[in-house]
Amino acid sequence: MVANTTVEEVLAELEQADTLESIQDAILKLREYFQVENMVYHWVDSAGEQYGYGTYPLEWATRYQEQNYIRIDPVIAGCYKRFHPVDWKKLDWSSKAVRAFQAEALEYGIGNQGYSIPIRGPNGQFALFTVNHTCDDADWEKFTEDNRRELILIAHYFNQKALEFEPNRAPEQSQPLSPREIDAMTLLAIGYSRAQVAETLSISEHTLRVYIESARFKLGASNTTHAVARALSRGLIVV
Amino acid sequence: MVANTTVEEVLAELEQADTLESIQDAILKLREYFQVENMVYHWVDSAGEQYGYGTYPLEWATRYQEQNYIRIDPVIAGCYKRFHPVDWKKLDWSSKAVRAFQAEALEYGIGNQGYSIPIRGPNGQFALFTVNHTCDDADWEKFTEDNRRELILIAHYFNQKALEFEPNRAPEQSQPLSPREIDAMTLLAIGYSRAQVAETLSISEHTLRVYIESARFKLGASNTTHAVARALSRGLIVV
DNA sequence: TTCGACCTCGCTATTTCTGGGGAGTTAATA
DNA sequence: TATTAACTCCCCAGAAATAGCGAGGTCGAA
Repeated sequence: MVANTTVEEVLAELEQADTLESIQDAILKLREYFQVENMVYHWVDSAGEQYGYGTYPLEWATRYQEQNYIRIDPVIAGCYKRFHPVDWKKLDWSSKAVRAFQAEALEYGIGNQGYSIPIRGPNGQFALFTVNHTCDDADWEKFTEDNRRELILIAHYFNQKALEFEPNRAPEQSQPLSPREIDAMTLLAIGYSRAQVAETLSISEHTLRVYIESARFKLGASNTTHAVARALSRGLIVV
Repeated sequence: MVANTTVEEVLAELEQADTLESIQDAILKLREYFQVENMVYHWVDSAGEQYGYGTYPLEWATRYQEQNYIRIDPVIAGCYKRFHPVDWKKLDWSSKAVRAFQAEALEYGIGNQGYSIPIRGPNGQFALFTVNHTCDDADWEKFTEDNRRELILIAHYFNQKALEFEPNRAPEQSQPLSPREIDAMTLLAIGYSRAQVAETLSISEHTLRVYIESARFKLGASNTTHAVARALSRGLIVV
């Protein structure tokens, strides 16, 4: 046992912190506290930029980037589809490419066990907090059961920090859509054609077009598809 | 003080629960534990269906629905744009309609203080866990500071349950898109025209069209906009 | 090895969408 | 009260998307 440092203390510290290094710092302290091999915080901001902090070996991080492993990493894929913390064992490792990736990760010193907590924001932000270790299944299950709650909380705190540091948030904020614009975007997003939307909303197709256009301008979109995509990722409409 | 029931116990109970009533049940116990007037869990599933559980007076819930207050409720609006727990005081109550809404809510027995925790899922699911009380600002601040962590955890547990009960998840699962289809959908989602996408991917526009078509079929979409919207809300592409 | 899934390219005709205009009413806000 | 924002309607020409059909090569998995 280590730990004159408790989770509480680290979180309190993190809350006050005002530099990016503080995230890295907190990760190191928490890793020590939890006695795991790796602890990583990964964040995708609303502009699609990625940031990673944590204890993965530099060589692995480089390799990962070079090979664009984010495309095949089942942790990313799995967490993107999921809502809740997930044990790596429950992910889909069946394909050949994925197993090769897994083998390579092991070589680079990534543990055989992992637990990742996905959290997502209103503008497409996506964060992943991962703990990673080498041990057998039983020990790992005990570890995750015992610490799940703390890990969820830690993930939240990291996110709070990351959001503070996100540079391009204000510029991405767009004017809100008017009710009619929201109606139009929503119906388009569920597959209605212009004619159908106009009929559904009981307005002329000409009028509808005005809404689509103004929504497009508000969203800075270059066409209808783009506008709907933006409205969706900014949480202005829900489908 | 009440509480031979602790948060831990309620959460453990909730974890085992297998009926919707269990959510309501847990809310009542937690309200007692935290000694607040209202506690509400509100959930929007991936099909846009809404569910609410909690202790708001029935008259208020009815009134809220009848008036379609969800459209002006600043708690909804604010949490939709936010990432993190938010105190109601920090929301935008400036517009006239909103202040009228607020006054009415007070009349119906909704406390003057509130704290809401938004959480969102990969398919547009959105959940809100709210505690609500009548007291002065200082007391409320102390309450939220003291209990924030527990409240975040509780929100997570409610979500876990809610997701289990979500009916229309499996059918919405679609075949995965091929790499080229993902490329195409992604570029379309960021506003490229067909010609631009084809050029970016260095393929003919004819070929591109095949990808878009096959993606459309896989996604069960009736047009490109629909396909991109579905790909987005299913987390198959990221923008 | 065979099957399926993926990637690539081609054609034609029809329907739909986009990008410019303009104009009048109502409702809320400053 | 003046102004702003939202809602509604109209025209037109050119650009883009859709719905059919076809073909051939590669690569991984059963």
